[in-house]
Amino acid sequence: MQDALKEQARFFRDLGHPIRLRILCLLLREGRQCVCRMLPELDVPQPTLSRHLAVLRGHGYIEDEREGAMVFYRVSDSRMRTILAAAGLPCACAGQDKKQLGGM
Amino acid sequence: MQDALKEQARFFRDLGHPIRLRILCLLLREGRQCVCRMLPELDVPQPTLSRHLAVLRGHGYIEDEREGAMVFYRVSDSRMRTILAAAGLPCACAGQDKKQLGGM
DNA sequence: GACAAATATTCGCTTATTCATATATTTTAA
DNA sequence: TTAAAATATATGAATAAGCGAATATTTGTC
Repeated sequence: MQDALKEQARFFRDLGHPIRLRILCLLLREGRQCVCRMLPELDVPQPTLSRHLAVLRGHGYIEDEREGAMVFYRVSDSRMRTILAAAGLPCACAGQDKKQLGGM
Repeated sequence: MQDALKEQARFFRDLGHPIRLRILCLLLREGRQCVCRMLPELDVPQPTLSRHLAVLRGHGYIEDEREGAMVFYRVSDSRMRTILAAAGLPCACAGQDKKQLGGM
C-alpha cells in the first residue's frame, strides 16, 4: 500500500533531472531516435547520456531496439506525454503524430 | 533557457518523496488543512512534516495561512491535481469540490 | 510574565545521486 | 582477426537530500 507511494515518488524523482527531461522530450517529439543522433543534439558526454538512458529504461519509461550497431529508443510509458505537458514542458505538446511512425 | 528545464526538473524532484506526495494528496482531498490535523493522519514526526511542508511552500506549490496558533495549508499550484492524477495517484481524482470550501 | 500548544528551524550524521574518467561490450567492415 | 564505431558499465570522488534530536519561534491563556 505504501509501496505504491514509494514507486510514485521514484517515478517523479526519475523525471527530476534536466538531461532525462530532455531525453524524454526529444523522444516524444521524434517518436524514435538512436543514441548516436541524440548525442549531438543533447550535447552531453556519451557515458552520461547512456547512464540516464539506463535509468529511464530500467524503470520502464523507454524501450530500446537494437538495429545493427545502433540502438533506438522510444517512450513506452503512456503517462509521459500527459505529465510533461501538464507540468508545462513545451516539448510534450508537439510531435504527437510522429509517435506511430517508425513503428512496425 | 536551460534554466526553465532545471526548474522543471526540480519540480519533479520536489514531488519525488512519499511524504510530500501524501501531503499534496491530503490537501487536494481536503482542500485546506492545518498542520495539527495532518500530523496524526500522516503519522510522521512533527519536524519531518514541517520540513517537507517547507520544501513545498518554498517552491510555491502550497500556501500557508496562519489562524491563531494554527497554520493552514492549501495547494496553490494549479498543475498539481492534473499531474498527480496523470501519474496515477488515486487521491488526486477525489475532493475536487472541497477546494473552494473553507475559503475566506 | 510564565507556561503550554502549534509550528518551524538548526545541527550533525547517513544515505542517495551525479559526474568524470577509464574500460568493457557489441557490431560492422576490412 | 584487427580495427573502428556505437553503446554500456564500473569506479571513486563530489554534491545533494534525508533523518533524528534538540532547540527556537509564535500564539493563546492564565
